[in-house]
Amino acid sequence: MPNPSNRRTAKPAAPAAPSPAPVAEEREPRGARRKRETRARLLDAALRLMAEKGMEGVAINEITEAADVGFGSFYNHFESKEDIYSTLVDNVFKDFADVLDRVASGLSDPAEVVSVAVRHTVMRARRDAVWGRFLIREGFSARALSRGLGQRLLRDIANGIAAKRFVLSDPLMGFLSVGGTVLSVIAADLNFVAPGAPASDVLKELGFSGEHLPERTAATLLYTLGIKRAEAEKIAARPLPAVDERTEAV
Amino acid sequence: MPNPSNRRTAKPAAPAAPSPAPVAEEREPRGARRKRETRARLLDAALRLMAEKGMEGVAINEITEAADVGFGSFYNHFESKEDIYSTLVDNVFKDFADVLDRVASGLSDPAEVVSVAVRHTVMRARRDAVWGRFLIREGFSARALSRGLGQRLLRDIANGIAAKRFVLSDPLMGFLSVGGTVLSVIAADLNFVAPGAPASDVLKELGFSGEHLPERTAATLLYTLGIKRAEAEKIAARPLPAVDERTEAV
DNA sequence: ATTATCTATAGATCTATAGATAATGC
DNA sequence: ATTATCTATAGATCTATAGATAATGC
Repeated sequence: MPNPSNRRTAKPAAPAAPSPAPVAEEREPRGARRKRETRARLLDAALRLMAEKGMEGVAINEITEAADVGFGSFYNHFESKEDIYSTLVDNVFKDFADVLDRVASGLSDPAEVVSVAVRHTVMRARRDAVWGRFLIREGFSARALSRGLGQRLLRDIANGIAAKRFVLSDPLMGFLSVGGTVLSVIAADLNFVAPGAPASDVLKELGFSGEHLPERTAATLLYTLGIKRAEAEKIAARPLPAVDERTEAV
Repeated sequence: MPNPSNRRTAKPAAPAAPSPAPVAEEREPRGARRKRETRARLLDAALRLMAEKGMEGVAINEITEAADVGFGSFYNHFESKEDIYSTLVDNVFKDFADVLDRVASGLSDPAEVVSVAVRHTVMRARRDAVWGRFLIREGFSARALSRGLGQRLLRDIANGIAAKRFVLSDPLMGFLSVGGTVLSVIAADLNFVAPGAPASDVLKELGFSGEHLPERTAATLLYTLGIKRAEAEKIAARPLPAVDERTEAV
């Protein structure tokens, strides 16, 4: 009964799905939007649940319930639990690698590129514990090491070596040390340091503080990569380039 | 009907379960031995399965089948899957921490203590991939970080700092870097380097070799702890003290 | 007689599918 | 008419327990 001429007054703008190229003028296939949203809700719920309990520890039923979606709808979007999990792995790491690429795009010093990437990663994990837990869970998988974030890190380190900025006899160890240390810092942060963490005082009673972890991590790793201590700390303390927060979703 | 005077010829001595001190002369409470063996077979099977697929990914049925034990017997030994898993976590890390303590007992240089511990850990993971996978799976848990291996590592690093052997403004970062790097080296070794690993050539085509990883890891980490590069490499190359392999079981 | 094992099974949980319902697009 | 959602359910799988069997110890 309401005004039938007033159908969709204007273009609904960018679909903003994974698709990064929303052809400016045109609107979305109309009803497919609902499908996309349902899918996004499923992915979001799955990330929350699986970051905490692992793929096997979560029932499809739990996911659809958390996403407030009918059970059978799951199979409109994913073939199985493995399928949604592997989609998550791909999306989450790819998205963040893109964020890092964007953040580092204006930087010319390879040491600063690594420093900024490390700091952003640690910061992101603290800001978003679900993301952090997921990163810890998958960070050592062959998939994560060889693609996405791993590949990016390898490239950044190779750049620094080529530019003679990193002085390093063993590039493989540099790569593994940076990757592993970032993960262990995030794990420690989530488990011990962050407010409400289970064992929040084990480390504190040893006089260990969790302040400035992103910068301390960056400084330590730059030193490992062959930069002098004083300079490493200076680089790690530089102001962060402005971030385009656009891509925070799954 | 047999000889009633011969009741328990002597004190039943140590049960010899986890207990490492089997008082030479005396024998075990007799039938309880079977129980202990069944339990050990269950733990062994669970470790193999859960290292690969995680706690949630394994059915109790699979465990008893792999252990060649009747299904119901599981509940004679463990209350639940969580129970056997947490027993595994405790045993595995505690046992290895004890091995490391034994190996390091003759060493006076704190740097060599860390070097030997790191090398043994990486070596053990390669020799026993099941163990390595389990370590990766649990290495970042609050439990592993705060007890067992984590605690040991923390102590070793604190010793080195107290002895002014490690020159290090940020002990927490030293600790996290050593722990995380060891885990990432093991993950890389299992996933890429070890023969038959899935993506065995990703790194090799970059000219990365997996030779001498234990020593390279130790050298890298000693450098991170503030020892000069040349000396770090020398310490990492020292011959390993003889090992008492006695405690290899779960 | 006691103790540890085994087999069998009830009940709960989970996956995958079938078929009904509601909304969209022409 | 088409498409995406929902509800309902069959069949598989899994856990925990009950009760039978076999071995040990007195």
